[in-house]
Amino acid sequence: MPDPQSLRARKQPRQARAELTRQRILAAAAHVFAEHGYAAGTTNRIAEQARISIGSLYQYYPNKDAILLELVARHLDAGAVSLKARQNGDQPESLEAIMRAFVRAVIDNHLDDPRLLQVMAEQTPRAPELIERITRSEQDQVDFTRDLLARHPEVHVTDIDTAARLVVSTEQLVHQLVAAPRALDARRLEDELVAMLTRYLTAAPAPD
Amino acid sequence: MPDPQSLRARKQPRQARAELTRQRILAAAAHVFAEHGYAAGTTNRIAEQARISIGSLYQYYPNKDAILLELVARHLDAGAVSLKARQNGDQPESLEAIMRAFVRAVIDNHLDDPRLLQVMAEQTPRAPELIERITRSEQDQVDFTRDLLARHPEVHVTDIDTAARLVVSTEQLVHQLVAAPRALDARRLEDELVAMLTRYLTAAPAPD
DNA sequence: GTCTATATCTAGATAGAC
DNA sequence: GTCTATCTAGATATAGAC
Repeated sequence: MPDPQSLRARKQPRQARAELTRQRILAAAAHVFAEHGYAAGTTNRIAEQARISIGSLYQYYPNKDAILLELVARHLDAGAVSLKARQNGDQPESLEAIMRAFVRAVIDNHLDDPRLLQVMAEQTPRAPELIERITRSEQDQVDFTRDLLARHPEVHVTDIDTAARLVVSTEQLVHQLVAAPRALDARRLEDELVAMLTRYLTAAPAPD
Repeated sequence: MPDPQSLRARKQPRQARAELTRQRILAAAAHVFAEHGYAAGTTNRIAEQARISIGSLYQYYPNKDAILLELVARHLDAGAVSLKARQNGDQPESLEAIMRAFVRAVIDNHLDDPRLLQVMAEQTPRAPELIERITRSEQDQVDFTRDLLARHPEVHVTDIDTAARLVVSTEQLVHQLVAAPRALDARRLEDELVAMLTRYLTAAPAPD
């Protein structure tokens, strides 16, 4: 009759090792997708990069898209965390400060690995699961931003719903401009984006 | 000895027919790519949609990417034409009018077939030829915009180069927001975008 | 649990009849 | 010039030894 303690002891290391392998696969996939793009980012290459066999890879992920989905989910989660971090500070901040925090968070989240982000955003076939995940994340951001704009005293804009979507979609700009062949300087991009958003949102309403 | 007239007469119809077939293929490809995406937009499907055989298709285009490249080139040309059209009016216009013309041209160029545009921009593997073509077109626009901003008396912006790139990259926003599952109303998008750009570019410089 | 070897599948592209 | 039939390549995914 086996000692339960030893069972637990043996199980822990196994799961820890497995988790480590998953991380290795994800890291390898991130590298391979960034380097070769989606189509040429084959499972064989990923396995090779992770220094495991193709057979082992399929022990951890059922298929190629599952790997990519997890990479996307990670990115979205990272973005959501930045969002939530801002949600805490309830003291009244200037709109410019809020926009700067937003823009900076987005830029930081992209500077990490622009090429991977580009592949994820631009070359990945839109599987329903993926669309669902992205849409939900985006809707969260739009809702949050809409509320923020609605409440903030400095905001003067005619169409607040459209404005919220515009602000959120700024992420696309960052995305494109950071991953560009001759990428913009991150600091300049931040300053100009903040200026654009702030002036847009706070412009005095036209007199009639 | 054959009559030159008849030769010319026979050649003309042949070329006209061939040109027509090329158009059929392009139209079919546009439809198929928009419907199925890049990867699932197979040459077989394109041929089927064009009501010709796969063998015939390869008489007109050497490979799948050549077809796509031509579709992209068409889109870029359409954009360039709008740009040039604006270039003619030399009389001083308000910046808002200029921005509105720009935004409207971009939106129009996207409303045509948003889903095809989305596929072209987001799912197409970046072949070197394609990158070259796109980069050149974009650089043209940035240069043109930079000059325009530099000359226009209403413009007050700290970093004019970054501003020009920001303005041009607005196209990405349109692209995304028009092709979105729940697309924004084109008119509202236009108004808000114009407001954003105009306020950004014309804001009074901060006093120091 | 990891590997090698391989089956399967499908797309792009071509050959050759007509 | 158009077609059908087919080849080739390569990627995903699996089988089965160890």
